[in-house]
Amino acid sequence: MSGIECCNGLTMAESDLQTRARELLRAADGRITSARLAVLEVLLGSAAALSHHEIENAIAQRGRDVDRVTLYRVLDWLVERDLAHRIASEDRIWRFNAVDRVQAGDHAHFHCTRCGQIVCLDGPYSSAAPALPTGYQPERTEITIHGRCPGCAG
Amino acid sequence: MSGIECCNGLTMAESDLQTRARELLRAADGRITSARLAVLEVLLGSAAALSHHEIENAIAQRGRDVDRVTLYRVLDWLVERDLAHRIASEDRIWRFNAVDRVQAGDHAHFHCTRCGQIVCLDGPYSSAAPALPTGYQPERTEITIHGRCPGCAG
DNA sequence: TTAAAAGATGCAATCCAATTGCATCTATGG
DNA sequence: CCATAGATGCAATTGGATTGCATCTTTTAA
Repeated sequence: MSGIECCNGLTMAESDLQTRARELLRAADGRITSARLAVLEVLLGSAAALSHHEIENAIAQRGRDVDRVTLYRVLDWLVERDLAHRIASEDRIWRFNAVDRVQAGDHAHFHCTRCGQIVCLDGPYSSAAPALPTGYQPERTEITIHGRCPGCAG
Repeated sequence: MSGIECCNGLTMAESDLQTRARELLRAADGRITSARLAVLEVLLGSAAALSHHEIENAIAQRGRDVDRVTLYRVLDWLVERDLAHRIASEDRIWRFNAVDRVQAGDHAHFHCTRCGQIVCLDGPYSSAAPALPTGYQPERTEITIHGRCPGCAG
């Protein structure tokens, strides 16, 4: 959380997020609604993938309010348009992050086994998985590294 | 589904599963109950990881009956004792398979994007994931290969 | 062989993320 | 400014998983 106070009471960072979110939505060929702006701003402002509840709270903190169902639908829409990325994890909760600078294609994930946080790892990777039995046709490979994030490593 | 009819009306394969399941339970230092036997037999008889419902159905087909909650608890118990392996997937459903010949440690999974089936892949693997940002401590790496299984590849 | 106790089971109720139906509202093109 | 395709809010529902508690069963020891 950083940024310099700006004319409208928001930090520079927040103002930038608004602008960026609006740009992305405009380019996505769909209606620019307050719910979509709010959600996308939150996602753009977070390095970690966020759960539905975390997004809801972040929006509430900004003094805005989005219905739970709408949030789900906005997230679906963003994922459909490749503006967001949906991650499944072992706790059966979907997490989302903005597909901004994060590469749209294959990328690995880091999952903190203590706080549950999930972040996308930049850069390419390769894997030497065991040979597939006859008849299996691979399409994509998913890699998740489990461990401790910097905050939980101590 | 194969096997030769045996004296007790079960196929040889089923009889073998019963014996093997009983052995494993005995070695696990816990009570040998009919629910545990039934569940472990089913898991031992399947190459693919099975969902809760699939296990329930398989048990029912054998003319036995296990309460839903008991099934969950038996599965937890088997996982705790390293007799079974629990797999999370994108459909938010737990799947289980017996840890018999399947290596207990790290191994990759294959997920069929059409039928949803998940199987454990034998053998070791290595991955060249992107370098972790400073402060991240890796513990284990999980690899899932998504694609088509032999039955769905056509 | 049997009784006590440690542990497993069944049932009902509950939790919680996610989804669906439907009436209402609104962003956008004309 | 209007019409409307599309988005939203609310209530109800789904479905996998979990919890509390009374009852039953496996085991151990007498």
